[in-house]
Amino acid sequence: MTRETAPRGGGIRGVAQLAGVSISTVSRVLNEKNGNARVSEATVARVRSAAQQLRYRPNPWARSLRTAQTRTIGVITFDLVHPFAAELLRVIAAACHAHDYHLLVSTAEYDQHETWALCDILSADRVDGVLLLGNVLSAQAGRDDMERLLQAHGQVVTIGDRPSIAGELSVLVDDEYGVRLALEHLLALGHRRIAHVGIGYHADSWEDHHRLRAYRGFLQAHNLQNDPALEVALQGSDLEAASQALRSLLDLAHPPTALFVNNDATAIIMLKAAALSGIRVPEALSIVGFDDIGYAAMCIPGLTTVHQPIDQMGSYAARALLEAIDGVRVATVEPAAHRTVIFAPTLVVRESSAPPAPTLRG
Amino acid sequence: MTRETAPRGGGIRGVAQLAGVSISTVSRVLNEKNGNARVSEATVARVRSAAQQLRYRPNPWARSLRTAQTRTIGVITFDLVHPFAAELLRVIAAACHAHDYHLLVSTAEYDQHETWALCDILSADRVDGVLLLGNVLSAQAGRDDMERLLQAHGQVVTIGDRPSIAGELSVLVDDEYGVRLALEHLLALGHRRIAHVGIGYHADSWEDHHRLRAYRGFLQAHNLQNDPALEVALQGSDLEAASQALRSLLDLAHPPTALFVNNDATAIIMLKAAALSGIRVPEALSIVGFDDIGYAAMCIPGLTTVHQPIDQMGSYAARALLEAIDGVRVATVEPAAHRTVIFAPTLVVRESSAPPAPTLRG
DNA sequence: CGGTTGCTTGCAAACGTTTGTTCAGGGAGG
DNA sequence: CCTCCCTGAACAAACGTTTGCAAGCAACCG
Repeated sequence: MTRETAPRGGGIRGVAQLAGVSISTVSRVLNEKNGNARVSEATVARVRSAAQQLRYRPNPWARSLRTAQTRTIGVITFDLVHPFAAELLRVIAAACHAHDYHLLVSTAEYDQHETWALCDILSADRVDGVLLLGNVLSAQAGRDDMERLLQAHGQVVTIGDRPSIAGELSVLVDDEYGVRLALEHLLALGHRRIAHVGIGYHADSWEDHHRLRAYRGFLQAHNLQNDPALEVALQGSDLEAASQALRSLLDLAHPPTALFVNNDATAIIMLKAAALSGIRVPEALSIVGFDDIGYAAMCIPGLTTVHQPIDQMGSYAARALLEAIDGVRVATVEPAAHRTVIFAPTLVVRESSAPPAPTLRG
Repeated sequence: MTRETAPRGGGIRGVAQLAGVSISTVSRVLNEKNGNARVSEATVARVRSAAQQLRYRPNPWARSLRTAQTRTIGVITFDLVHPFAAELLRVIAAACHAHDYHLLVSTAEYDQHETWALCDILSADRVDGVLLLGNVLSAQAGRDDMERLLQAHGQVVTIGDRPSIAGELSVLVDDEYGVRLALEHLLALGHRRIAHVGIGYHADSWEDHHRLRAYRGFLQAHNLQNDPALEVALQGSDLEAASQALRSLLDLAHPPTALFVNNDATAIIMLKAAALSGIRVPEALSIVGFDDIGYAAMCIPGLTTVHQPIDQMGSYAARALLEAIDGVRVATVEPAAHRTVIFAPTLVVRESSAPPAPTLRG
């Protein structure tokens, strides 16, 4: 019966009412970074107290609707389980969390079409920026998609894929240098027949292509024969495919004494395949990987591999994206046409590589 | 000068204008599931065409603001890199994608406080439901937090943690049964001194506690002595901690002939530690793990372990959450007080377990 | 003492949807 | 021919913010 004035406001309104000020004042108090607000000390205190008392949290949708910014970035990864992606994701999550950003994650499962479809969906959900992880975008195609994506969101960063093609920032490891490190190591140990094991079951992996090319280039530069029989591509990610590939190599008239495997996940499977076939690593066969994922150190034998500075790459990419997002709000900065940042890998020597066994056939 | 009628609407307005109808009609056409709309065929066609022509995408913030639903669920995981979490995340992502839901992901990094803090943040960002992955919530504490969380969002599901404590749905593996499978296997092989290796560096892991208790219970039930010296907890996730733990066990007067390791990630490190110490597995020492993560099959030797049906658990949890979200909109269903769903694990025998070596001391 | 300045605060208009209610028109039945 | 009902579509009110603009008010200077 004695219903006082207005009942109670839902969100900011309630705070305003309790503090005895208007909602615009509340908004100002809560948004203006501490200090430079154009509102008196006393009011600030009153509003703060009211907000705290009511446990007020601004409605993010209303805010986004008004300001056209979510504090969210979208991440599209080629895989969630692959340690390379997962480790990257971890440092990205940390960086975003530190800057009070949210992470909208989706997986493309190695499908390039899916990647672009997901970009489209993300585009509709208007994130502040997009982070693309993975070796699934092909270089030649997808340029239009990338341009469309850049149009839709201000900011796009790719990690571990291919160089920038349309103004997006691209963070890469120096594949060529990494391959050189691996092959020089094997060369120094005395290996002369070194096979290249890659991935055949994911079309359009730029990484795969590029590392193979670097391998060929290295052999050529060192006057070693470029034997096509030494280049194999796995037809699946399972043990069966690995065993088959291994057998095809070792059944050669001149079998390789060492394997350079494109990526650690595959290298570890090859290790297992070798063990099952009774091939002793590194005594009978050396294996060198690429990536240095966590399990590379836990293998038996420990995997000699090319270390990617995953943490640095991820943190750089995330920070660059966040800064670009904030920057673009201050002074519409136009992106340089092509931007690619390349990190140098290092070689980690463990137990899976050794000098070749003295050849028996002379 | 001859500026026609109104200039152009931003979103739905533009479509309405192009189709020559009002915005409410456009909204009806685009929202009403195909068929039962209360709008004529001709209008539907016109609107559809206009929307397509303009590549119209409804603004999700405006929609959420109005309807108080985002099509987003929040996932808080204890770790992003741990294969158990990552594999779970993959199937969750697949389920959500299939239902057109988005995934907001954050990591608590094994910190229980952080978990609840993240829930709070998510709570402010009003997701439609929350999925908690991991072994980081403690049983006794956190009940208030859980209730608060349930209050804030309608729906909460936890996976792989502890039984439901406040009405949330909890999806678990039957730890006790899993432990029994592992220990019965070792018992059948002839082992009598079986150590338990757990995690000591994450406080309040319910999983850790519970599996240890199951281990003790099993030994007791089988009239085996419950030697505290056989219960070790790793002080870190690195090789050093594992080696130290292994040494402490093998230096015992009556060393164990088998290790039951709480979780595969740790088991794999123990395997490595054994290899570095020159202990042959399984000849000199059997090791059995728990989880059956992907790398368990790729280890050398392959890890005998208790298989958790991760895919089934994740997919069940995700689907249950999504259905609960949709259901709650149809007919405010009150949740049963305690809800816990338990999946049965299975034993996967690989190469890391074998009969104990004939004892030399008689 | 009046005008100007500077500081605080309130008003109201967006932002782009969804949805209850109203309205116009047309066909059928009395 | 009038009335009633039914269908299809428009009107307008929310949803909870942010923010440009204006207004109140005191003090200060001339």
